[in-house]
Parts: sequence; structure tokens; C-alpha cells
Amino acid sequence: MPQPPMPAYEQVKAFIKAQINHGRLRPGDAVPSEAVLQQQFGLSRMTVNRAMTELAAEGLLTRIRGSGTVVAQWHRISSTLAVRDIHEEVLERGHRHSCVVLSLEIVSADASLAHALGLRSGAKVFHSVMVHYEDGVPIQLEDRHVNPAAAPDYLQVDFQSTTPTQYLFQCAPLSEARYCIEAALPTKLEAKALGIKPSEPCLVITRCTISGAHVASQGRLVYPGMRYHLQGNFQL
Amino acid sequence: MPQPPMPAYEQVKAFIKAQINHGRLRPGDAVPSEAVLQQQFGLSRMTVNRAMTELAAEGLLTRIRGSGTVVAQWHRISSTLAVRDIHEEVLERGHRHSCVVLSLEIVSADASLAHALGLRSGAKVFHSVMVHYEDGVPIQLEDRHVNPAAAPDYLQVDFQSTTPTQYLFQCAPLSEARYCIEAALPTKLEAKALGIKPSEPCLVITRCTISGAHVASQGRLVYPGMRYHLQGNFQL
DNA sequence: ATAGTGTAGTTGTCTATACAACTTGCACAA
DNA sequence: TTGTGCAAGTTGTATAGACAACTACACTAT
Repeated sequence: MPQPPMPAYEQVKAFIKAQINHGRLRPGDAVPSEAVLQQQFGLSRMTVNRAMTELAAEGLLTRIRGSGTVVAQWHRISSTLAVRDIHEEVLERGHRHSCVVLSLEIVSADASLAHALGLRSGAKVFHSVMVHYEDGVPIQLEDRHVNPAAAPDYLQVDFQSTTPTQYLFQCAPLSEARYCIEAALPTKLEAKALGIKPSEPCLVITRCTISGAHVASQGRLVYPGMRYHLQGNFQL
Repeated sequence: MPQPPMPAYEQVKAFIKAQINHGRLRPGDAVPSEAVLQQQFGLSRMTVNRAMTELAAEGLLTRIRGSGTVVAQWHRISSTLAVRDIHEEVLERGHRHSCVVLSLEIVSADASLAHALGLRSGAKVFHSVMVHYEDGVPIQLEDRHVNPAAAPDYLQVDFQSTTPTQYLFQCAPLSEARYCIEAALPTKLEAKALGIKPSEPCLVITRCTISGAHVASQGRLVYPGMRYHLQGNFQL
């Protein structure tokens, strides 16, 4: 509980949340109109409106102009996957991060890669493979293809002092991203690099980042299943 | 593009987003103050404030009272995992859903399960195991432990016409949830039930739902890695 | 019965104003 | 040099009022 008294609009939000929480308001039920709440709380309509609008934005309520407000049918778990550095992530857990570059080269894109990066087949792209360690334990293999147009100096970067994610953020502001989370087996090389058996299931995140008109990069992040999981929680 | 003209506050949001997108505003950079934007756009401060507040809520900006507004350091991918029915999910893809109940019983909770459900060791809990099919192909194994206090009639439910998620939503409004996504191998029984090899990696989601004061249920959802993945995208 | 009309109620947006809470930098005093 | 305090700038919250856009429903005229 915050020491400073909750703002009025937060109190209204808390009130509605409590009703839902308690089961007094169930999905599909009508929520009191702004005018009614305004009376009950002795607030201006704008204040009540802010509370309700925010609850709608959070997915708890569905508002229909002219008709009214109802409790949303499906509550959503909003998990915020940070597109951020493995470096920062490890540091935040109070551990030490290190990185070994296995490969850093120019390759010709095959048809599917070229298509994913929005280039023509055979175009030159940067390719890097590196392993990230948390306190000396391999935790992520990062296999990344980078569009030279988005990061011309990619091959010259010192990946001991910065990371691809960090560098790409700097030179190509993120405008869009697509990702896919799946369970899969590592390739033989990946298993060897991560120091696990090829039969060990891994969490694989494929991520494609877009910066303005360019597809900036496509990455395959492989996490050993025994050592990594995504978790999150949801409230109200 | 929406035919109706964008509301003023949306135009301001779009303007700021475009600046970030374009690289003219980079993480850490100061964003024009509300007073400046108010002048530039010829709007009232409240309207500009709404735009900025929403952008801050979306994680794009960091606002510091008394100091100013800066572009947030880490853009976030907000993937909204819906706590919803596999039934609805399958139907939404235009496919047919079916379900086979493998087990539906009362068991004594061992220490760890009792702790997870907030009960004492040895307490009776409901246990169900079922397999969900999408067009006849097994797509999810659902192994669930339910707190009898949250859903007393759980054993009498007809799981051909409804699903545990659906039923639990009805009788115990969701107030909090925790989940964990990992890659793992199925148990032998799970592999058999899903019709896959025990060496096939699976996406495993463990989920714990809380309703008011009770922990309502704990579930283990096992998806064959070859047939299922989570995906999402992020814009701006 | 049916189609059209009007009205009350509801949400969406915008304005102008006000004060509070906080940060920063500068001027001034010790 | 150091510390204090003030002033300007910035964001957070709240109010009162206004109009627009839309829905649902009752009522009327055909």
C-alpha cells in the first residue's frame, strides 16, 4: 500500500477491480455508468472517465459508446517480454555476464533468409553466432543475421563490451518486432556450444526486428530448457 | 488508416512515435515538454497530457515529475497471453475441438502441491487429466489440480460441453495468475497420450490461478513442440 | 404490423483553469 | 567555497463545462 493517499481515479479503478475480483461483477455484467459513479464518489465526470478508460485499456472492461460498459469476457495476462539485452538481464539477477563470439562473417542469403530480411536472394548479409554465459554457465546461443543497410559497421563491433541487441538498438531504432516461442531440439553445433546433449529440449525464440522500412535483423535465440524459463504474472 | 480523422491526442501520440521510429528521438533523449507541444499543435494541455501519459503507460516514454519526459531506454514487446480456453482458441482458427478425459478423481495433496494450493499436506484436491484435440490431432495435455474450495462441483462437470478453464472462470473469478513457460520432455504417460515420442520436446506452461484469497488451481499444459508455438508481434 | 422519429442515456473527446508536487539551476548569503 | 533558498519549469491530478457520436427504446404515423 502506498503511503500517499491514492489519487481519486485510482480509487475508482480499485473499486471496480474489487467488484470483479469479488465476483459481484462477472464477465458480461453491466458496470455502473460514469454518471452514476460520479454521483457515488462525488467526483467530476472526467476523473471517473479516466478510471474507466484506463480499465478498458487494460482489457478489464469493454466500453460501447451509446450503450454502456460491461466487464470484459476474457481477462488477459499481459506479459511484457522485454526486447532487451541478455547482458542487462543477467546483471539484474545479480550475476556476471560474459560472451564468446563463435563466428562473425559475411554470408550470402539463401532464398528464405533473403525473403525474411526483405532482400534479394544471394545478397550479402552479416552473420554472427555467439554464446552468452551467466556466471560461466552457457545460457543462450544467439544466432543472428543482420541487414547491412541497418547496421553497416556490425562486423567491427567489439562484442565483449556491447551486445548485438544493444548495438542494433543504437543504430536502428526499433519500430516493429515479431517473435515466435517454441520448444525444439538444438542442432548438433548448438548443443556443443551450449554444452548440452543434443537430446536436451530447448526454448527457441525466433525474433525478427524491423526498423522503419528495413527488416533490421533476424535472430534465433536458443536457451537450454533445464536452465531457463520465461515467467510472468498477472494481477487483477 | 481509419477513415474518421484521428482524435487530436492520437495525432500527438503518432507524432512522437514517428520521431522515435525515425531515429530523431533516441532512447534517453528529452521529449518536448507538454507546454511546447501544446503550442506546436494548438491544443489544450490536457489533451497533450493524455497523449504523453498514454505513451508512458505503453512503455515508450519515461516521465519524471518536475524534470521532464525522456524516451524510455528499453522498448518492450507486450505480448498478451490470453488466459482462455483451448476450445475458443481452436474455434477461432476455424478448426474443430474435441476433448478426452483420461482421469478425474480426488487425490491427497503431497507437500509441494499442498503448498502451491495453500492447503495443508494431505488435503483432498481434485485432479483431472485430459487431452484436447484440434481436428482430431492431439494438441494439448491438461493436467490440473483444483482447490475444492474454489470449485466444489468440479468432479460433476461435463467436460464434453465445457472446459476446465471455462468452468473455473465461472465459479471463481480470476484475480491473479502466475505462469511459467519452459521447454521440457513429456513424461512417458504424457507422450503416449499425445501420440508423440518421449524424446519429442514440448512447450510446457505451468499456470497457477488465484481467486481472491484462494489459490484456485494449478495446471500443467503440455504442447507438442512440433505442433504448437506461441507467437506475437509488437508495433511501435 | 411496420417503418420512421424522437428522446434520453451513454461514452468519446476537447477546452480552460487550477493547484499540488517535484526538479533543476541560479543567485545570493554565510 | 559552500550552503541556502528562491524561482522557473515540468508533470500529476482534479474540476466544470461543452459538444459530438452513438445506442436503445418508446412512441407515432402510415
